[in-house]
Amino acid sequence: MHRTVHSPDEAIAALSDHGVQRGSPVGLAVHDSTVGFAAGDHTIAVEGGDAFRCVAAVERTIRPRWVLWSPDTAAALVRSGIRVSTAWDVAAVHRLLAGGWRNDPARVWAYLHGLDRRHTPVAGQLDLMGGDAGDDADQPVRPDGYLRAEWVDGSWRRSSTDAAAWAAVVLRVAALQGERLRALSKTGAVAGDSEATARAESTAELLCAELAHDGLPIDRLAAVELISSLVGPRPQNEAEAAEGRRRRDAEVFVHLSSAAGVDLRNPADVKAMLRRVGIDVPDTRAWRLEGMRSVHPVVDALLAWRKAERIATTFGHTWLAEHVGSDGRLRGAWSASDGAAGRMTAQAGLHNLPAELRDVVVAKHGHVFVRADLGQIEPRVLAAVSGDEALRRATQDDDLYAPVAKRLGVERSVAKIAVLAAMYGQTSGTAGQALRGMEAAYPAAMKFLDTAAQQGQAGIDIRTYGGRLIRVGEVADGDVRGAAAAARGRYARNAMVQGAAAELFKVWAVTVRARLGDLDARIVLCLHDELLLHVREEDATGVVALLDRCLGEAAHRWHPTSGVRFVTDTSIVRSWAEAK
DNA sequence: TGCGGCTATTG
DNA sequence: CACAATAGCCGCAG
Repeated sequence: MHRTVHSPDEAIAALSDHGVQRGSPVGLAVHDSTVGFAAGDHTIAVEGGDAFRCVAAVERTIRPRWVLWSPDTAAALVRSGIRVSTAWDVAAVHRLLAGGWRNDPARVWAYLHGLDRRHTPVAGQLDLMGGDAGDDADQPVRPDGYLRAEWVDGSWRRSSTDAAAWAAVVLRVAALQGERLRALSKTGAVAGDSEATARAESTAELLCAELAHDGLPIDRLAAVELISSLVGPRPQNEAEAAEGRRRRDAEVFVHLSSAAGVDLRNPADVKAMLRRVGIDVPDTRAWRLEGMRSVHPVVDALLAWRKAERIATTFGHTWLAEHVGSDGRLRGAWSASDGAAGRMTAQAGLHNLPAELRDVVVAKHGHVFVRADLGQIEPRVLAAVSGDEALRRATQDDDLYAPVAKRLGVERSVAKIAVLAAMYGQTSGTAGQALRGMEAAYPAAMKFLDTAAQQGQAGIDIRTYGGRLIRVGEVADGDVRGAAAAARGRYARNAMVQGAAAELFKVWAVTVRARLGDLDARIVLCLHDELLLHVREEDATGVVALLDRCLGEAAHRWHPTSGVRFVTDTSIVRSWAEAK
């Protein structure tokens, strides 16, 4: 059944007629300013006026779970000032189900229907089935079962009726994904609730759209001053930039009898230069040169040069101009589940800002930051996903490493190394002896890690607790023993912990997002185990308490029976640098 | 012009 | 320099 509505009230009435209530899936397709809905077997085209107002009204009165093709839709809504509570993002769910990062509609569709991707239609190509009776180009799905390329690339969709038809397709896709996820949990392929993971990951995409839009508050003037003090004022042209580089280089060259032919930006040159002053190193990384500062003054100068060069090239005036707006907000693109294990990633330096630059991350007038990080999240997550009883007991302590050290009969520092070595797959060095103690003390946790490593070595794909597929890649010539196999083993071993930790973190983040409600408070940074919120001063203590409550709620949603204790360290600060 | 190597930064 | 990420510059192949 298809209907056309002309106002928010009609849209709400139509959806209600079709039985849509809080949390019901509603397909949403947006193209430019046209909007279409799908619910059950019904499609609704929104005609006339501001179609986005209908989305806002439906969100306000019904609050469904919006089923989206991709975070682009969420970004379009946020740009229009609309923030929805919950979503099912089929692109994000596809990455969970199928692993990897590719998630375009054609691929998602082909995956769910068992279609050979090599035959995926291409826009503009002659359709071999084109002459067949019943092949109606107005339909998004072709008679041969593939999505029509013109619908995928958006060139076909122009009307709100088309948008509604496209919304119907995404709703169908979500239903198929739900079936796949339920099957995973039912057959035991996934220990956790993979559907719940899909919902949290989808909502994390909404959060990412908001993070990209809102940005991280920066004191722009302070940033200019700090950068200028490190690398000088912003060069106005290429000649000034070259002069700046020459000046910085000279600080190093002054320690050499001859600097001829030395390019400090070329590691091979630097290595040869160091050799000439009697320093022979396999590479010139800072940690290796650190102990050689006393051997020759050029080492000190070189390390200082590296620091300044890094600011000049990566976090200097250009970075500021490109990524910090005139409103004093650092903005970059966010991904809710990138990379191997599904961590959040961010561009524009949001995830690797040098510590010295945190001074300029400053709350706006009348606001403060509430910063919270999860303590020792990876070993605690390991305790949960492995079900290791002894390690679970250790999580009851504020400092997990204290009871581990006691049990192993070693110093705390050694215990920490042993636990990290187990999770990363390190076998050499200090860790060796303590690792054997781990086997005896925490057999279930060690078995869990070892199983993951073995599967990785054998080239078998694995799934995290929450259901994310970890693809370990092709195995060349049956290699299950060589260096590549060992690397796959470490990769798989760590992905099971890091990936599960990322899942818990995102449940926490979206729980906080939801519980903030109407408060004038925003999450402005997510950093693997850390949340930074920008809040009104008078709300700060309330938000501190809320973060802690949400961690309890999130831990329970993520793993209702783990019995593991998670801890958070929270502080109220004006500048990010004040924390930690 | 694209890619691997080296380097630096973060969790 | 164990696990993950982004990002810049260099040399080299095409």
